[in-house]
Amino acid sequence: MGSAVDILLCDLDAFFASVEQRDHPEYRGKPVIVGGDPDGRGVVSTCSYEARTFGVRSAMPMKTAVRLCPQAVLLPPDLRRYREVSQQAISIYERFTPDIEQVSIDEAYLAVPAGDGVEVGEAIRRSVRQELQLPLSIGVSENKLLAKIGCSLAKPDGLRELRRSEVRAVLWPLPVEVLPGAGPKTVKKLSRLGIHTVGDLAAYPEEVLERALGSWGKELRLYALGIDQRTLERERPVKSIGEETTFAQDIADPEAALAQLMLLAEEVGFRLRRKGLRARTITLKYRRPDFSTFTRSRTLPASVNTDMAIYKVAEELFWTHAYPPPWRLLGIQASNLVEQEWKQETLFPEDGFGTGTGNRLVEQPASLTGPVAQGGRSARSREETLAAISDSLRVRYGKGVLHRARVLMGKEARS
DNA sequence: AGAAAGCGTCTCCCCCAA
DNA sequence: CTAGTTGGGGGAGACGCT
Repeated sequence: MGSAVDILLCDLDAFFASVEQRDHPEYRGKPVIVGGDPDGRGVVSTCSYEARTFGVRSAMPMKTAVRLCPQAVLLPPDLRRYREVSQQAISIYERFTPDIEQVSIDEAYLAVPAGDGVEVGEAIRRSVRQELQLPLSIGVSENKLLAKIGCSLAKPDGLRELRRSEVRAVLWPLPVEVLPGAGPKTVKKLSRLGIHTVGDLAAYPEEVLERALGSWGKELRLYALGIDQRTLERERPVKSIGEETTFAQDIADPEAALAQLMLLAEEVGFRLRRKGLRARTITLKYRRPDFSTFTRSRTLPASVNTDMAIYKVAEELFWTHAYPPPWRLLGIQASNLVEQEWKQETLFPEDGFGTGTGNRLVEQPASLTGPVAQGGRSARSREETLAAISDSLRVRYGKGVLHRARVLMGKEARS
């Protein structure tokens, strides 16, 4: 009956805030809040445990957080730095097992021989503490689900084993929202059925559950029983790349909206090209002042990766769907990704960016000498060649350079 | 009551084809 | 011939993370 492996979920505690406290000793012992603009509409990304005692939480408006904890140290996120540290943590995990699935910037599942979980977990925690000076929590179990919940029980800076045998005693008394996937909407639906704890859910008739939640209901009930068949997936190719912006004040001017879409398209296009990817689906996201949020997408017959091609689709979706003004947020997402045929060299020398989190895709740098030099199997459009040239300028001089003129863009929007 | 970012993935539902 | 099944693509929203 015993499973072949133990699963560990390793989660770096209050990750962004912990890195800041480590790198700036003067912040240690103080409430630290990493997040957006406290004078605007920024929210808390993460905060130190000192800040949490004041009631500060992730996703809370920065204004609220500052009111709750005026003495807090406020910091903007330094994602490059965090990615680098995240990679260092992964390198430590790799000394203990090759079976690693990174799921986010601070989280990874590991598989080790059955029975070794606790011992390996403690060793990993010691290494991370000594070498990175960071707190790490670990959950150990037979499957991902219980490892994940075990980890949340272990926090902060702890290790917790949560075996299937303990499901009844430990898991069932907890509220259903401890189950991953049970967010606000699902919790509300369950609550209407009289389901409040995991135990309630486990005892509930499957058919009724399925009617209320669809097949997701069945899956969730299996979770409540501690059953989870998901396996570790070491390769996790990127599935989408997106950018979005919330305006400091809502905007009502369509020209301003289109100007922003151009900027977003440039960012998304740049990131696609840097990874050697093209997208077949472009999604426009917009949010109204009342916070209602919509996405409208279009899938193209052929993949794209230039700023203008992305912009054109976004613009069309904007005119056909985003009205009326004003808008609080605009975003563009590229998905349905395919790898570029030509690849290689020089343009993006191993910059270490862009690999995002949990992304094991090998970088496929673009080049100015690609297909032609290699016999030109796949021709590159002039548009793409231009993109490559401007990307090289951008890599050299930073992302301030080379935005399309807004005046010109406005004209395009009209014609 | 009134505030509410910016990523990304997963799941559901619908439609279509075999 | 019809109805049901399966598997996919596309679209939208739910959810999870810091």
